[in-house]
Amino acid sequence: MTDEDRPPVPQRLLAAATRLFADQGYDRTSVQEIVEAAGVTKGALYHYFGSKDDLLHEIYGRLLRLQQERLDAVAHRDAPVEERLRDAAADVVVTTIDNLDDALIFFRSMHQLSEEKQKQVRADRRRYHERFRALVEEGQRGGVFTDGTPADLVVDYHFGSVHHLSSWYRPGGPMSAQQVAGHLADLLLRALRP
Amino acid sequence: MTDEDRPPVPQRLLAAATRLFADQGYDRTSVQEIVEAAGVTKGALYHYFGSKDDLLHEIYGRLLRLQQERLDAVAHRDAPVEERLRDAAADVVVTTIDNLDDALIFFRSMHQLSEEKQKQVRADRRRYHERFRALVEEGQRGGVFTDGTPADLVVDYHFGSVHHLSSWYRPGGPMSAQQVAGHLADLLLRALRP
Amino acid sequence: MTDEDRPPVPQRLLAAATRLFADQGYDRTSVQEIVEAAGVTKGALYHYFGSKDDLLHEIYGRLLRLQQERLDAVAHRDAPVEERLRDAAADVVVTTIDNLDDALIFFRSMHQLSEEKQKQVRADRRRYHERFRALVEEGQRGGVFTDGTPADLVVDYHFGSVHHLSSWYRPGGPMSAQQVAGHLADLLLRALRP
Amino acid sequence: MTDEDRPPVPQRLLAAATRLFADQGYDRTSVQEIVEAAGVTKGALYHYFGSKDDLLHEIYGRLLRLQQERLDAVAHRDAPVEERLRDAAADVVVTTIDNLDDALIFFRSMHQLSEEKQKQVRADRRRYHERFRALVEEGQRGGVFTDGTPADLVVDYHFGSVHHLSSWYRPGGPMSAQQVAGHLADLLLRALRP
DNA sequence: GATGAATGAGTATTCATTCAT
DNA sequence: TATGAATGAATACTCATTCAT
Repeated sequence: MTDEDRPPVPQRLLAAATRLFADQGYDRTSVQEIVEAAGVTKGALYHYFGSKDDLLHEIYGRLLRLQQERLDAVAHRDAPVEERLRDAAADVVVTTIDNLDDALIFFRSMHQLSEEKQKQVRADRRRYHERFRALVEEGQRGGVFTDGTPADLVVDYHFGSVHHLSSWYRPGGPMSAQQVAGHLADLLLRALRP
Repeated sequence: MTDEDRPPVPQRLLAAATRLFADQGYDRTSVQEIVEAAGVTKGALYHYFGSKDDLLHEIYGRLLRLQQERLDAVAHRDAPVEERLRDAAADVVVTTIDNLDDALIFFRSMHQLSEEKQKQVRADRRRYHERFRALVEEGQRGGVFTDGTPADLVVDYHFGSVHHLSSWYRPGGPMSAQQVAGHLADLLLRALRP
Repeated sequence: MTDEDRPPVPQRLLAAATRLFADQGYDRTSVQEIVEAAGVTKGALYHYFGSKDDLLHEIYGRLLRLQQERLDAVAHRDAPVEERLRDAAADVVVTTIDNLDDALIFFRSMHQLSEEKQKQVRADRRRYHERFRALVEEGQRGGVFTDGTPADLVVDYHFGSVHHLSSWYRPGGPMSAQQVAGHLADLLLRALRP
Repeated sequence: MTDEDRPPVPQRLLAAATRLFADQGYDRTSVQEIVEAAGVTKGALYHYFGSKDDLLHEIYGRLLRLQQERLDAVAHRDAPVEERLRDAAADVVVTTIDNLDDALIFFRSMHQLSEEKQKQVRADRRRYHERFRALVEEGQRGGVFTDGTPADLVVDYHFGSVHHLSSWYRPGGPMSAQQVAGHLADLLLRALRP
């Protein structure tokens, strides 16, 4: 009846879990709350997901896949390295703001994931970091970026500010995602001027 | 007997809680684990601290007081604003690395604090942020820093990287705290060059 | 196997709680004791009842509903008011003795109920009191009862002795419930003679 | 300094305990609350009283001694038995209202006393009951009271209403203690008219 | 007389997960 | 596919009492 116009059960569960994890934290959200918010029963959740942990992992996967795809697309473009790094730096800000709940959960609840899944997430994250670092190194080798700071540290500097977004950025505030992204990309590129 | 050479009970409890909260997270650390690690009983803990929450709050207070003091000292010095901002930016990195457990707990478990205590911590944090921002604005007004980026965003950019330290910095790694601090301060000041 | 001839879990829990609350008092009965006596686990109890408090509330509700029904039935009968009051007065004695554990719990543990639930119980109790008082007043207006004593006080006088039953009446003693009821109703009606 | 005009420590403790036991119940009042209300430390309490139980016992003793003395005085007077019973019945109402906290604690917390002390209190109570019953029996033998109701039951009838006072009587309400006492004694004596 | 730190056993409640239906 | 009753282990916190000082 009313089922027809609602998203399928797994999506409803993920959406409910995302909202609740972002609001209350992973450990403080009970499976009971999730199924109530999604309008299903516990049995249904365990039919689609092996554990509460799986829900968290799936939220991570969603964000990681999205960001990796977008970074790959930018990095492979045929354009000067300054432009590619600038676009990559700005793009990660925009997608983080566009998925602020996912990002908040990511930085806050990563360590609550099972050891095994954490290892996998860290591997994905490292791959992302390295792709980004390659851009910095490319510019440093070409002399368009200073090599006064190790590329690793440059990447961590920028990602730090991206993580931090979920602590202070609020949609509806004075700056749009694009404006923030522009400013943060400016700061990065200015910091890299030789 | 053995009591004489051990720190007093409240200190032992705080030290044990700090280590455990940093390792496992606040919610995943039980009061039982804390008192066992400190070698006391639950009753003793509740004799000195009103709740598990109080322990967390005390850890926060310790770090906040330390950082505020150091920033105030630097900001009031009689030196060019570039030098004061550089020293402040580097100093917060060093003290964060020197108290990496406290910092990790801070950024990871802040939202697990009771609403009331969270409010207080946020107020302290804001005071710190504003003091730092004042330095940036002073330089912008004097023309030594670019005003292409709002000062608030500059501060969040830098603090983002400071928060992020607890995610990647490991003592005993290739860079000393001072080296990291130098690099991060360089990045900030370069990003602010007009 | 053995499940078939045992009452369902919620009933078993209520029966066990009633016995234990009557024997030891509400505060001195642990949830652990209740579930052990009922032969279930704590989880099962909290599946059916929201709290220990809920068990107590349910015991109250059971007695209140029973007594209100019986009083209503008697009060609506078509008979002289002396006869209706006499029957009501005797009936409350008999049902109190028939449910002596419930009554004991009622008078001893009412104040241990949560404030909110206490309010509801008191409202129910007041309704019962007022129905009873209406009978007294009816007789006073008709001149068959003295109006030397305020009707409210008369009702409290009688209910006092009903409450008190759980302090001294023991089944198997020299008087049956009916005998006690007869005597107490006699005392009330004699006290009301003009 | 301020000690001189305050009652001695044991009295302060008893007064604080009485108020708290009446308000919250015995089990729900902690020793900590009592000593705080009395403005002393735990050590002081345990210096004067062997246990929390002792405090309760002492409150009982105080009320029992008072009521027994007053009943003895009335019973030994040289007056018709109707007058002596009437005065006794009214007097126990007045002293109960005058010590409503003690009475409330008595009827509500008796069963929380240790088994041993409970036995002693019950013995005192029985002595009181018997003295009162003797008056009823004296009147029944002399033909001034009906013997339609066993004297024991008559006594329990009246004491029931006395216990019940703490459930509904509030000082400052529409009736004074003496008015209530008069009405309740009237009811008793009318119920005993042959 | 009085302190207050410390004990240790106890409390109600929560929760992720399982499984017969 | 989905239900919901049931588990069992864990959780933060309380409290009467003791005892060295």
